Amino acid sequence: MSPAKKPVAAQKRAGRRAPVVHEEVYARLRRAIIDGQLEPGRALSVRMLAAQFSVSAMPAREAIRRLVALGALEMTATRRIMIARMTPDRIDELTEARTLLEPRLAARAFDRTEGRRRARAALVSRLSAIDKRLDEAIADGDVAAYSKTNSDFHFTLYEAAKAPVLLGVVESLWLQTGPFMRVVVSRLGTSTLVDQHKEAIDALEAGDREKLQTALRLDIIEGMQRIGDADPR
Amino acid sequence: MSPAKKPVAAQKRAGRRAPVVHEEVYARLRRAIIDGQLEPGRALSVRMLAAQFSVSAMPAREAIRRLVALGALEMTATRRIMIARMTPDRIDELTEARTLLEPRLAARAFDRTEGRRRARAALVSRLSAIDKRLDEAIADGDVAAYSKTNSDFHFTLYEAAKAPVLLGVVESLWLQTGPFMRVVVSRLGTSTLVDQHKEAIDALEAGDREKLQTALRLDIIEGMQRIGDADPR
DNA sequence: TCTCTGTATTTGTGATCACATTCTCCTTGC
DNA sequence: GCAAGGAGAATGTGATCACAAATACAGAGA
Repeated sequence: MSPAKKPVAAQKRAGRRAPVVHEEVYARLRRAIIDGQLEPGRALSVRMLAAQFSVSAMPAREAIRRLVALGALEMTATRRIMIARMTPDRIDELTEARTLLEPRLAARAFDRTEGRRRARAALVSRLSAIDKRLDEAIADGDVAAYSKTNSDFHFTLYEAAKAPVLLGVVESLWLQTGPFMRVVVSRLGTSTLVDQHKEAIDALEAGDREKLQTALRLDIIEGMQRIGDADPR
Repeated sequence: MSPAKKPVAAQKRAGRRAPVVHEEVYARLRRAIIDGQLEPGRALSVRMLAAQFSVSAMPAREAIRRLVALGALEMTATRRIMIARMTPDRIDELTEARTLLEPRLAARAFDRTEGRRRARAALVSRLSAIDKRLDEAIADGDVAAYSKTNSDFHFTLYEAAKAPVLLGVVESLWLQTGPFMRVVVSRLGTSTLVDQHKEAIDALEAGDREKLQTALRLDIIEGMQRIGDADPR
């Protein structure tokens, strides 16, 4: 009746779990989707994905299953798999969900560093560095770099909130918007992009919680509006 | 160059897709979790689930994979599967996400029936019928019936919003709270339950959008508080 | 040039086996 | 009594095959 006895073997490898193929496949595919490397409607298949990643069919199946569950991939009535397509209604729903949740995640990151000058400054510094890269990507007209760096900025902020449940939900929302951001940006070019992130960084530095949330809300609305205007299918 | 030519075979079976085993397994397991039939920490395994549902291992694997992706099931460091456990932080996050999203879903259901007297009345009528069953469950002290009827009430309202993306997110939140509601209710008994749904029905009937959202917010907060107070692991 | 049609290919799904790891439980030794 | 250890069972994962359904494609016919 010893309390909470852990198995010996499990203790040895505490924390570090053996690499699992299907998780690696999932991570790479997820990244590609969030960064907008796969355009909406693009067809996927178990065997093609397996071949592309040099793995067998099983890990590919599992990765696809997860992404379908999260709404990133879509299954047609005849069970074919594709990157989810957009509709005006979907834009509207994703905008609402994102504007409700993401500012709250930012506020939590704010609260967690409240009163801890060092931690707050470190976060600001990291965000500033990313934002600088973002400016460069815009200046260079590098669409791929822009998408990737943009998601880096947001998730660096959100991860600082240490709120895994909310983060998981927001991740699924990004998995659903990622493909369109890329299409829209590459269609309009980076020249039309306005960097809304400086406001957020300023607010965080100045200790203005409300302004931080507002900055994110505007950033999201502006981005989603671009999707709506460009009318990507 | 005929526009959007659909395959013939697919047209024949338009809408109705052949039953797939793993979806059936998923639906049943999902229902059991949302209704709180499986307590937190309860262990699951591919083979056990397969045997219980009289299917082979593959469909069980796929169903489990989906539910892990949605946060309903948890994988330990040694890759064992269980119903997700609760922590104070998780309660806090789930409360925040639910209070942000669910009232908005209710508001959307409200808006969709705005000006359509017939549709609004039909929704009120359906909700009232469910609420009546809820009262009976409380009076009878029937915990299982209470859990199931309660989720029926909420999702009947939410589905009327016709917002699949938001509904999907909220479903994943219910998949994460379901197991605890049941534990808490069965621990405290139904006698302590206050039915907050009448306010919501009244608001819907009276055309008071704000009151509808507030009623739901209170219902969620009250329910989640009960989980926090009971401190279920 | 377009439509139909039959064939070949591709697809998701289910089933089953192998394997390394982890868990369970009972024996052994003190 | 009780901790240590080892044998056996159970588990998630990966690999591979079979199969029905869906798709792609090429050729025939008008």
